[in-house]
Amino acid sequence: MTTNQADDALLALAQSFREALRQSVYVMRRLDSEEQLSSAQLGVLKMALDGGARVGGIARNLGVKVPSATEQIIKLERAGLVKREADPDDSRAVRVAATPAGRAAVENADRRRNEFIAGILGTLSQAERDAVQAALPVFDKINNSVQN
Amino acid sequence: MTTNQADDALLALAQSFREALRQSVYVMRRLDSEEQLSSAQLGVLKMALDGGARVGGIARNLGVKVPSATEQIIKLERAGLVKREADPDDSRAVRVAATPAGRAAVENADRRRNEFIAGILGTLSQAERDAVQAALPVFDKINNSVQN
DNA sequence: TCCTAACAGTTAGGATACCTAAATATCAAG
DNA sequence: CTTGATATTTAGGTATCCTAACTGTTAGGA
Repeated sequence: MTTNQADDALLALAQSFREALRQSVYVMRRLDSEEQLSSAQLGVLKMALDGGARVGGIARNLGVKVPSATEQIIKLERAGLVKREADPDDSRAVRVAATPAGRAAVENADRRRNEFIAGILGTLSQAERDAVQAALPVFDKINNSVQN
Repeated sequence: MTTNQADDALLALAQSFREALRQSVYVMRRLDSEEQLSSAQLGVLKMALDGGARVGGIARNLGVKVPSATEQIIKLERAGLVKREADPDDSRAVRVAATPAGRAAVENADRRRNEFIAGILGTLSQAERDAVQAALPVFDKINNSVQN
C-alpha cells in the first residue's frame, strides 16, 4: 500500500537522520575538546552579549533546565566573563550581562570554531556545500518541533 | 578579493552549521531522555549484534576512549543485554556479543526512536525531506573528516 | 628460551553537564 | 495582608567522558 511505502521511506530517512545526529554529537564534542569555553558556556555567553539576558530565558533558549543554566552562569561569572545584577524591574530576576572580557572570549571562541568547521567545509565540493546549506533551515525547523 | 569572499561564505556557512550542530545535541538529548537505553549504550549494543565486537573497535567506532566503552559494556552486561567472552584467537582481547534480550532491546529502541523522528519528518514538505536526504551523506563525510 | 616492547582491557580517580526537589525571595491579585 | 505563582539558587545525585596506572598476553629478537 502507498501509505506503508511512505511510512517505510520516512522510517528509513529517520534512521539515517538519527545516524547523522549521533555523528553531530561526536563532532560537537571534538569541537569542544579543543577549547577553553565549553559550548554550553559559549551558548550562555552569547545570550549575555546584548546585556540583559535572564536566567530562565537562557535556560529555555539553551534547552536545559534553569539550575543547569545557573551553574554555567556561575562558572562564567567566576571566570570574569559575565556579571549578574538584579533586574531593576523585577527583583526576583537576575540579568546576566557579558563583560568586555566575555565579549572578547565569544569572538575568539566563535572565530576559532568557525575556522575549524570552515576548514572541513572547504574540502567539500560546491554541490556538497549547497546540500548542507539547503538542509540547515530544515534542521532548524526539526529542532523547533522537538523543542515543543 | 575573490579568495576572501569565498572564505567569508565558508565561515558564514560554518557558523550556521555550528548552530545546527548545537541543536542536534539538543534533539539527541530529547531522544535519549524518553528511553531506557542511552544512545551510547544503543551504539555499543548495535556493534555487538553481529556477535563478536572487540572493545577497542567499539570505542573507535563510537568516537570514545576504551575505558568509556568498557564502562558502557559493563552496564549492558549487568542488564543482561550483552555478554563478554575471551577472544579464542587472542587472549588479551574480549569479544562482546549481544544476547537475545540485547537483540530485542535494539530492535525496540531503534523502532521507537525512528518512529519519533519519522513523526517529525512527516510534518515536513517533500522538498524539505529531500533537502535532509541530500545533506545526510555530506554530514557523514564531515564526520569522517573530524574523526581524523 | 627468555626478555622486552607493544597491545587489549580494566580499574581508579576526577571533571563536566544535566536533572529533580527543596529552599529563598519577590510579585501580584484579591 | 495573605496566598499562589514566579525567578533563582542550593543541595544532592546521575551519566558520560577522560587520563593514568595496572594486569595480562603476544610477538620479535638476542
